[in-house]
Amino acid sequence: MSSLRARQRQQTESAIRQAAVNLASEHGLDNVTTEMISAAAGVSPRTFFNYFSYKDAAFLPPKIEWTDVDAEKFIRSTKQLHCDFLDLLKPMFKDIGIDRSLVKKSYEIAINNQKLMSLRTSAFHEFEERSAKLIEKRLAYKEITGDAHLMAALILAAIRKGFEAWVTGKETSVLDVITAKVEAIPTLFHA
Amino acid sequence: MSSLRARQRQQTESAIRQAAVNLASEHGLDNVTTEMISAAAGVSPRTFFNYFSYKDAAFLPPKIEWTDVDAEKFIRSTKQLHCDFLDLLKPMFKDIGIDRSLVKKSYEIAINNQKLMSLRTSAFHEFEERSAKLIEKRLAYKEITGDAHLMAALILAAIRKGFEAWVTGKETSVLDVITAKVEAIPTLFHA
DNA sequence: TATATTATTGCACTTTATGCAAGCTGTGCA
DNA sequence: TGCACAGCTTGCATAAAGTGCAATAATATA
Repeated sequence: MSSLRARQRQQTESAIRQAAVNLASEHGLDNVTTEMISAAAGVSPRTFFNYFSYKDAAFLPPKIEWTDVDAEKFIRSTKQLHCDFLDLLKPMFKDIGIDRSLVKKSYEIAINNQKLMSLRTSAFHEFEERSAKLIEKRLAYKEITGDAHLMAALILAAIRKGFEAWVTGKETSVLDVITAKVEAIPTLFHA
Repeated sequence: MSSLRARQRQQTESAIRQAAVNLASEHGLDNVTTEMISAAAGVSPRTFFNYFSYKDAAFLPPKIEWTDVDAEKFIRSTKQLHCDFLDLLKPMFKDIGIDRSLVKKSYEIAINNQKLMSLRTSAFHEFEERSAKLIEKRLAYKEITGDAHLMAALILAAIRKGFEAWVTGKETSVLDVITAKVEAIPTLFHA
């Protein structure tokens, strides 16, 4: 039940994002000003900062979250930890597929910009912390002891690498590439 | 054989760093301007930007590097990969010990600032990429196939977690904490 | 329709960041 | 020693980023 107001807000935000990414993709991030972006999105320069607290924020992928229901399912599920975690992610990565060209463009922009790339990395990092807390809950529920934070760090590192491989490669399914990386973790340090 | 000029440069850089971290530690990052930092460090505002290309850079730990000699040693060494990698890091982490209070302060500042934390994370990320290349060389030298980038991502993730644990905890030796985390990797996903 | 809430905008102002030219200071060499 | 060069610092001008405030417009609620 999204109100008109909520829909308009989302639309404005999305318009700014698209304008930002498309302009930067064409002219380079440093040659694009917030004024240009605002103009292209059809809003005032002031409004830009009502939506994004700093310029670079308009170039980052929107925050993704799992639902409470899926989180509960993850906590109770009995497959291997990393397999269950992948199941949890599935619905999220479906959304990425929708605007895939924008995702790739925004990644390309970040590659050429140290600061922007660091913000992306940090978004992953924040996601990692949320994941760690969720894994902690799962371990507590199952009454298992383990380093939840380290597990989250490793799984998310593999996911990040998977995403990078997908975005720079030709594979069509993000989830397939990510799954392969995550499932490789247990095998890597045996030999 | 560092020239007077080089020493002066290093001293100025260090003075700016210290001024920046101490001011931000006291007043909060957002209430400190580049002008205040420059004044406290005894240089002109313009000079600040001769040393750091953007404000936040003054709050990041200086870049660390391994020597070519140590890199070669790592490539040829025959212990387990992550053990040899830890040996490679040893000399670098000795330097951190010197100015430990500054390291902690700068971490505290970053905790309260999303953007700054992301820049730190990204420094790790860049280090990860350099590490991946080095691991690639090692694998090539030993004629082993393996996902060097994923290995680097995992080891660096463990190192990052170790550093965080050290900085927020009471343990005295960074390297000990880090070593424990890295050595835990192979054991984590067996069960 | 009347009233409350939220979004957009313009304006003034601070801070960050860059380019350039002038002047100063170590460095290397005759 | 003293001269010439390279590199460092600085001030000034200027662009762009980002904030606070108050007026206005659009939506929600009664």
